[in-house]
Amino acid sequence: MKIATWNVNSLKVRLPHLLQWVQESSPDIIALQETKLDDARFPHAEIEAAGYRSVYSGQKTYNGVAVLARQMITEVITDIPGLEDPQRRILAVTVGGLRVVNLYVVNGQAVGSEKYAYKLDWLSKVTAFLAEQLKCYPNMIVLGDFNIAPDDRDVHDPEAWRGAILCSDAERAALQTLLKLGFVDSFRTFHNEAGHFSWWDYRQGGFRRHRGLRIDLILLSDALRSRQLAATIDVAPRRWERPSDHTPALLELQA
DNA sequence: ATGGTGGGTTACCCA
Repeated sequence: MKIATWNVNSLKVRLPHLLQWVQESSPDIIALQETKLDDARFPHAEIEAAGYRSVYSGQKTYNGVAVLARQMITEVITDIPGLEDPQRRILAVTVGGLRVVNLYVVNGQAVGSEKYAYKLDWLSKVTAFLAEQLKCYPNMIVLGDFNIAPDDRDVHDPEAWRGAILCSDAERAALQTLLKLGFVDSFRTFHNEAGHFSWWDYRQGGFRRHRGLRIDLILLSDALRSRQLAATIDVAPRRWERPSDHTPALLELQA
């Protein structure tokens, strides 16, 4: 069973990329972020034609998350209980006996900014929500664009990024608090070395110069750890014409 | 130190 996450940075622009990629990679479940589409404009027909059911929580211009799956999708949650938030950043679903929580974590703009405070608050509320979900659903996958590079191995130039947004101590501590609920960063089960990235800034030829971060993660609950078979990042779509600034991350689970 | 690019919309936007 293959599970993937991809921040497509506009599904309107990236629908051909998505269809191409699912045809080549045939994931069973794929979580999308930054669809930037109203639900009424979600291309469910094209996606269904490709063999996938879809659920989505979108908005115009910003944010927007979706989950596509070959199997039936049930028990959909689009909001964190107790958090009043128009920004469409979370989608929790059940597919094939797995609880799948798709996150588009707040970017935070700059350390110390209002958006940074919102990011840390949002993360603490998501963490509380996940703690509750784990009680009902031990087989859980939390994946998406975390907008946090977990440690220095996930950063092309750790010294240049030290303390900066996506890398600050408070963001990394918030991720560790979430992981301590009982999750593992699946990529690190298979790869220990530095230099694997999932996002490269469009500016200054970030991709060409290998200046990236690994901020797109697939976390597995402890109950699923023994089922991990492989975790990879597929860099190829970042080389395609008019790419997203993110590329897909994948996990293969024993069925 | 600045600004670079690419989504979106026409905004002292957001990444």
